[in-house]
Amino acid sequence: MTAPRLQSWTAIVEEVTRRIASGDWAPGALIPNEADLAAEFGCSRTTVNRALRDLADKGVLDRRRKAGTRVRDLPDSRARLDIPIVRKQVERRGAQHGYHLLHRDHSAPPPAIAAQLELEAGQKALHLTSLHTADGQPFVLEDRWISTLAVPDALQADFAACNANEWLVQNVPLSTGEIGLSAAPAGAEEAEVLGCAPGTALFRQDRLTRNAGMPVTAVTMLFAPGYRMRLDL
Amino acid sequence: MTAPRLQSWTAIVEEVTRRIASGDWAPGALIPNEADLAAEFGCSRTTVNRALRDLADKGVLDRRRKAGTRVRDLPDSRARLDIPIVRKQVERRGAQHGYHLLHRDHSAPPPAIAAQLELEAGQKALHLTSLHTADGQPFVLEDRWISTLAVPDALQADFAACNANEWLVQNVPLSTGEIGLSAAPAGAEEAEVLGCAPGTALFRQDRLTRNAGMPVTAVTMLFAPGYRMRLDL
DNA sequence: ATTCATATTATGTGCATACATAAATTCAAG
DNA sequence: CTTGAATTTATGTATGCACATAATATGAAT
Repeated sequence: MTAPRLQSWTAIVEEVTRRIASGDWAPGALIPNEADLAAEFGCSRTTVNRALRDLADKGVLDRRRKAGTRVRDLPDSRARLDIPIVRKQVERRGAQHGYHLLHRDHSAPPPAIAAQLELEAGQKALHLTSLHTADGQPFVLEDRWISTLAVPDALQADFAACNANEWLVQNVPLSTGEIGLSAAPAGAEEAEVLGCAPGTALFRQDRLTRNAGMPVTAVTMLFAPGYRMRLDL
Repeated sequence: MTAPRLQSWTAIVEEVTRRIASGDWAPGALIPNEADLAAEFGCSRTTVNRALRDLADKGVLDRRRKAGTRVRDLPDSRARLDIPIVRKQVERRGAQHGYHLLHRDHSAPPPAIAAQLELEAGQKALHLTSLHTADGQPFVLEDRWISTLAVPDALQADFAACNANEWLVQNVPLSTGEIGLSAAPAGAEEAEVLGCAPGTALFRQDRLTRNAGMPVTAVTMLFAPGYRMRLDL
């Protein structure tokens, strides 16, 4: 029996995946090197390389020069999390997105925020509080501080008309940052705005965004009760 | 002035990123095609392709055959979420991991779970409730149903000694699935086990795992108060 | 036995080339 | 004007080759 030729990198991904799933290649085991696999599959090493690189990206394989490629032992569950702008999230649910600026000032943020934005004591930042709605119902409450050092233009922007979420994505492209996901009880004011009882368990998302290493904005988003973030493994 | 030659795909990623960040290439705009960029950078199209593919993976660019490559307009924030097994999560915090099986039975799950596991009415599944601790403190409460259709071996496994989380990762390699993240109030029993007041806002993770399309296990994990899932953009 | 330089090896990357494929565009037929 | 077939074009992928690089393995010198 001659093995069927596998000459597309996706076919190789599938075959390797199959061998691992079937236990043929056990967790932790070393697999043949690229040259040997290329010979076995009847394709070039480039193609094998592409496939194995893809599986390493997915966290299925561990690769090290000279040491070779092995099946990961206790692979993490790895998922890609795409967080669209709020408007898209609402529209994806088939609802009409609404936006209301609740509060705007230019003041010194609390110490924790100042530290995140790397501001000197007493230095001011732009503070925006706003509510996004889905078909008129509260969807998420956004409490945002924007560093006017990083984005001086923000002081001129009309955030009553254009929400900060989208303004920043368009005006400060390609930012990096950190996200924290947690659960928090609704405070009195938050409960009022979101239309729930104080103390209700809310899904909370904290985000610090940087552009070229410089902190741009720190946001806390409190989602209305029932919100669920869904993702595929 | 001659442009410096960029002959590594990472250098090209950086240059393209710079051009977008600087506004040189605006969101939504079409960028030059691969052949032209290759000529400009003094490298082969293969190298440009590799770089642009990488940026498309990251969600920075949109590429379509014939239509060309454009800068994404309202790019989602994209993060890679790695969820290690619970033991690793605890150990990463520098704490000692503990595991206690609280409950085990083989019974018919509630309808919602039965539907997820694609079980016929009345069909039984393995039900495990367990607590993971960090330095003796409650860390996460796990409520898990395992489909014995998909994993008959699970009935023989000793889940008092080996936690189901790791047993499954090792015995059912390469599974896919869906995760839901939400906030939930602690119920009476849950509060008792986790050592918090009933109604406390808890971070909740629901997971359905499949292997080769077949539902394997459905878990709900309730994290002790203060848990925060952190991820990088 | 220990240390350090050297050889070996598997992956990482780049190039030139060729052909495949999706999709926009063009253009002819009705 | 509409429909649909043919053309064009930008990306997608495969190949053979070459060299770079990291890390292990080897072996000589102390």
